[in-house]
Amino acid sequence: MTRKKIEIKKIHNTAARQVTFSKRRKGLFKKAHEISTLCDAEVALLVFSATGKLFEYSSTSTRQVIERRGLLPERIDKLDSTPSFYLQLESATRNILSKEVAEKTRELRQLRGEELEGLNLEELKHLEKLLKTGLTRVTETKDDLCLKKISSLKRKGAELKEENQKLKQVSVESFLETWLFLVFKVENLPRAVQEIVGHQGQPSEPVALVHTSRDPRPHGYNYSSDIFLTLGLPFPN
Amino acid sequence: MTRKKIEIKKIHNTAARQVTFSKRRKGLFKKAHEISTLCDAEVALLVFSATGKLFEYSSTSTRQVIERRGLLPERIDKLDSTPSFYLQLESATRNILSKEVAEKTRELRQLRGEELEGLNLEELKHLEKLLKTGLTRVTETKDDLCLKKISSLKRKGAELKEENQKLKQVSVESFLETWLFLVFKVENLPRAVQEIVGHQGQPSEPVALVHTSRDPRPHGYNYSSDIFLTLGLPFPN
DNA sequence: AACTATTTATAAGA
DNA sequence: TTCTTATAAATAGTT
Repeated sequence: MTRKKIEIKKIHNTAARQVTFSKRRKGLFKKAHEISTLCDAEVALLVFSATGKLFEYSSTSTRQVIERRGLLPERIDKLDSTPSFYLQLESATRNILSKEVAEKTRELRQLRGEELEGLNLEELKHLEKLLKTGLTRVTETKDDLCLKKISSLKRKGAELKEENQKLKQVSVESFLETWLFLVFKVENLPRAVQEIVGHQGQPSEPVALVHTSRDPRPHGYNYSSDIFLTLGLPFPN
Repeated sequence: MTRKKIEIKKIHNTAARQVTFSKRRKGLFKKAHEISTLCDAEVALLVFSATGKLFEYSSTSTRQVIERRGLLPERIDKLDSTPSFYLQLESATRNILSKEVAEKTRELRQLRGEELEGLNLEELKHLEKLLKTGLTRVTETKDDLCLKKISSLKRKGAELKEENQKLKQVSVESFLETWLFLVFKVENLPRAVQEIVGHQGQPSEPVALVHTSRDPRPHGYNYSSDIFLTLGLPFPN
């Protein structure tokens, strides 16, 4: 908002971003304080920098919080401690966590190859080794996954193909079997069925000799002695 | 801050205070949003008006974190009890921080090539790329530092060598100068010194004729006419 | 809600 | 980080 109008979007230059962050944070805190004073408002403002550091403003002083808390002791009773102890605990926890975040953020940035200025040769070597190890593992895992995917896809393809074949076969066979069960001796059927079939004289000769596992008759069985239904459709193959 | 400069203290006129609150709240939220966007910061801003109404701003991720934790609804329920507001705030802060620590820890482990099981191919590729970039940068920085150190050491070595030479030269010269000041005429000394010197008879001939800038006698000066201390040590060179 | 004279905030440059 | 400074943005008082 000055030498030049800027667009409100992430500043990519790290140094410039930090400078802006620092300036604007100051301005924001000032405004927060002003509105709380001018308008008698309570304000709590938490700002985490991109590096994970916490900055906070709160219009009410710690002392005031303690005092007010004395008026509403509901939660403090459970803690079996003084309010200030509780506050200190909160604050300590927060500080520890905050430091942890900052530390981890720094580590992450260094692993990404940023913020390396302060490191000595030993530290850089260590970092390099970590990265190499990590890279090897990640690459291995990735390649494994890749290969697994490929072979899994191949297998699936093969299975599908096979299944397709089977399905084709099965449909032919079941078609045949369905019909081949109609190859029977009339004398084995109950009379009622014989009437339905309506036997009249000798059957015609079979157009083909077809065997399936469900056709118990041996190869070379004399079909001409059976009552025989000839199939109207040509057999595949 | 316009028609007139105002003092930052509570505005007593209620209507004016409310107008100002409204205007400044808008401004404050805008600034909060801007810093979060420009600087990639997480911002949580809670404002209670004097009448106890809550207005809040959260940069997206913080809002998500709070909402995920179910903290937001709870907080809204208890808005009129101010101390609870602070407790909630503390607790929200802690939760945000713990969440962040957990997240960053996971990222770090993955960069080290651990805990990769859940990742899909895309994520692994991304990780690999990050690591490669990081590795390149770290290696570059390390090699730069290495080269710098080598040349710096070389330079220092050369400087030391040169200094050594100079020191050798200087020590020889100062040695000579120190001793050459003992070349003197007894007649120029006070009697007491003459007694200390304990002059007895003629001095031996000088073993060498040595001139320094501090020996004012011309080359070819007849040392045999001086009282002369011969040096027991051989001259270098 | 709008207007606008001023103050304030701040981007860019040292 | 801090200072400077030109300019953009915020806003106090007014309508």
